[in-house]
Amino acid sequence: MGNTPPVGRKVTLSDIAAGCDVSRATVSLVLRGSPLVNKHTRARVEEELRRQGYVYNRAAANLRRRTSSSIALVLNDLANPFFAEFAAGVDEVLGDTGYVTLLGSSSESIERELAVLGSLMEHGPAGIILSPAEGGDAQQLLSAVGGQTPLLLFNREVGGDISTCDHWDRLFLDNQRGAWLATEHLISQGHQRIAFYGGHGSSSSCKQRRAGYAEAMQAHGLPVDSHWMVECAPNRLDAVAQSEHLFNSGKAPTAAVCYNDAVALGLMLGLHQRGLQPGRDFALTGFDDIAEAAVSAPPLTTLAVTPRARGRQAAELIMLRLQDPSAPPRQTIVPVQLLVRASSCPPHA
Amino acid sequence: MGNTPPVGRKVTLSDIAAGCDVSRATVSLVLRGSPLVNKHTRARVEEELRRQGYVYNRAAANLRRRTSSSIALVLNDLANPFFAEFAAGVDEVLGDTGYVTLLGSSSESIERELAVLGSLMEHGPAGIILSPAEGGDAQQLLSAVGGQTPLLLFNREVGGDISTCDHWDRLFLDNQRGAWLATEHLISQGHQRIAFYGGHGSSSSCKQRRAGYAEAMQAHGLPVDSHWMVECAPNRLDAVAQSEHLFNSGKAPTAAVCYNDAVALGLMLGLHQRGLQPGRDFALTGFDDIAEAAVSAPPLTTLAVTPRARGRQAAELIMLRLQDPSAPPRQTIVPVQLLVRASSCPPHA
DNA sequence: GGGTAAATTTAGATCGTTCCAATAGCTAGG
DNA sequence: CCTAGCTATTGGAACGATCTAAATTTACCC
Repeated sequence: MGNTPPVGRKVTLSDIAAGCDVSRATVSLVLRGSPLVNKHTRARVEEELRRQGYVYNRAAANLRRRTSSSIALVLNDLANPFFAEFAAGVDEVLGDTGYVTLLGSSSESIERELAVLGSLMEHGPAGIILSPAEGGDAQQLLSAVGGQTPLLLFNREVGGDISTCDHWDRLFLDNQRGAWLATEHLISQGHQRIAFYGGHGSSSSCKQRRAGYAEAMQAHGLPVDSHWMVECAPNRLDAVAQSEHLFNSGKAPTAAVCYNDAVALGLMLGLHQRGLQPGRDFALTGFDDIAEAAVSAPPLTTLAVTPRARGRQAAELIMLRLQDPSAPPRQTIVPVQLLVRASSCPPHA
Repeated sequence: MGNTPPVGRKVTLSDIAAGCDVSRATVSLVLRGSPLVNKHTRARVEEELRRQGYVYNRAAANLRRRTSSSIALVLNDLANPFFAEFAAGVDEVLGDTGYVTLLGSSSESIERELAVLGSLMEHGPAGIILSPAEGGDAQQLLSAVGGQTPLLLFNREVGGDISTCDHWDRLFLDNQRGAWLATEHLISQGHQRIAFYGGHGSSSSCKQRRAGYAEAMQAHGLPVDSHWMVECAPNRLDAVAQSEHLFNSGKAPTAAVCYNDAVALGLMLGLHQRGLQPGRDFALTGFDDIAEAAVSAPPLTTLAVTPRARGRQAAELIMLRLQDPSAPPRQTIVPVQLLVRASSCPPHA
């Protein structure tokens, strides 16, 4: 009874239509739950859909309707737990909204970022969530994504002439206040010689964190030795390698505000190598509250940024933008929360 | 000179064709680098492409050619660094091959997994890489993905009647040998009362790791107390909570092979709470070698599974499958490597 | 210049869906 | 009986690319 599904080819609307003797248009209406179709017809069609194992071809529908059902998510470092959590949050919300996530990872390489964006653009995403690689250029990015597709910039400002990208939405962490909180905390613990350790001075987030640090130091009339501003790549490995620079000058610091948790954990190792015990002989703070922060030795005082919630927020922001493409661009700065743990001890007597 | 790009609509082949007075077919040939077109024509067309800012519509091309340029990647826990690294590896290779990654995260929920798969299938991926949620059912999965799309099962076997899914490729870790290595190592350190801690007994990876553990114990004639097989969810939190069960029976173990690193780190906390110092009073091993393992206190002996390399491998396997859809299904079991660190101390005297 | 082969180009159908305008069937009102 | 106004249904043209087969131009040789 009934004819059989096609072989080696996907089942289409036409197959269903032929299978129950109605037009393609009617089947299409059924699929979209239109109230126009008769109850009995609907039942027959739905039965046939099931019988032939039909799967909707959203690409074809999108083509015809000139719509899109995907969002591109391009991250500078997916392997970083912070961004992994972020991605999970994004995907959670997008999935609920019926969108699908086109993933791209740039591994902090600008060429790759542009290549990935180019490739994703060919799939016509409705919007883009981008955490840019360091050192990217606004012009280049703009020409890669075009002026049509709404973009949400996450986590970092881009380099170059920003004025051409001022229609983009932005979602940033309150880096400055975060670093300020950490510095204030160390000062209230009694520290006076406090370093700012790690990060690349050229990146926007590093600049902001340094500004918060400087603000707190200045407010308390504490001097900042130039040797206390140490740069290193934002990962554990380089943080270990560069840690000696903290102690090269005459007046060694007794505490450090670190660029992020990875750097702080690296610095802990470096301290151990010098025979210093972090959390007793030296105080430090991180930034991000990655999972390891709570279980390191000692547990790391840090700033919680709840990346999964940020991911959800990013997805919601881009949804809002899709609903109202002409609304003025919005910049969101989310507060961060200081978590005090054992690593930020008072100065060693 | 030249007409202007269209407004509010994307530039299409026809726009280019009209712009330099050739047919759509010719422009299409230029785009695909066909040697058929004349040098001068090609130059003119390419100039026009640039001038109008054309972006290729891959969805339309895929529709016509009945091809696909995406791979679905569905993970049971994207926030887990292990899977994040894996995803980064997958995306690396797929990006290089011209495919785009459709991301889906099931958060270990079976309903969500099925929903996500359903939604992704509508976008017609060329293949699927799936790390299934625990407790899923082969039949249900099969009906969600259909029989057409090649699927690579990663990390876990699915539940239910597997015989219907024996055309799927598989990529698993050598869980059994990994746990065996860890157990052998602890035994060689002098331990005799060794527990197996964490994981859900029903999951395939847990079964395999337990088997490796049991094998080693048996080979050395060591008894396994039933109190030493403790279940807990594979995360830090539950691992802390359940750790007391290790010490409820008369003969407490002196060491534990843990289901994975998260569980091992949780157990460390639990030990501390009982006044035991891991790496001195109690030895333990993990599984995965997540980033924290190297910096925990003490550093964790564990089994390296190099998730990024696994991701690359998974992507390569699915590419092979696409090249030869009728090749016999292949099951790959990758070896794991024991990393000895300070947590696996000899028994405390 | 004619003829043939090679090099370029192209019209038109097609992929699987949705939209539009048109059509049919039906009831009710005059 | 005719018309108006519903309710359901439908054919055919899109969407933006590719493919096929055929048409056109160019090149070459005698």
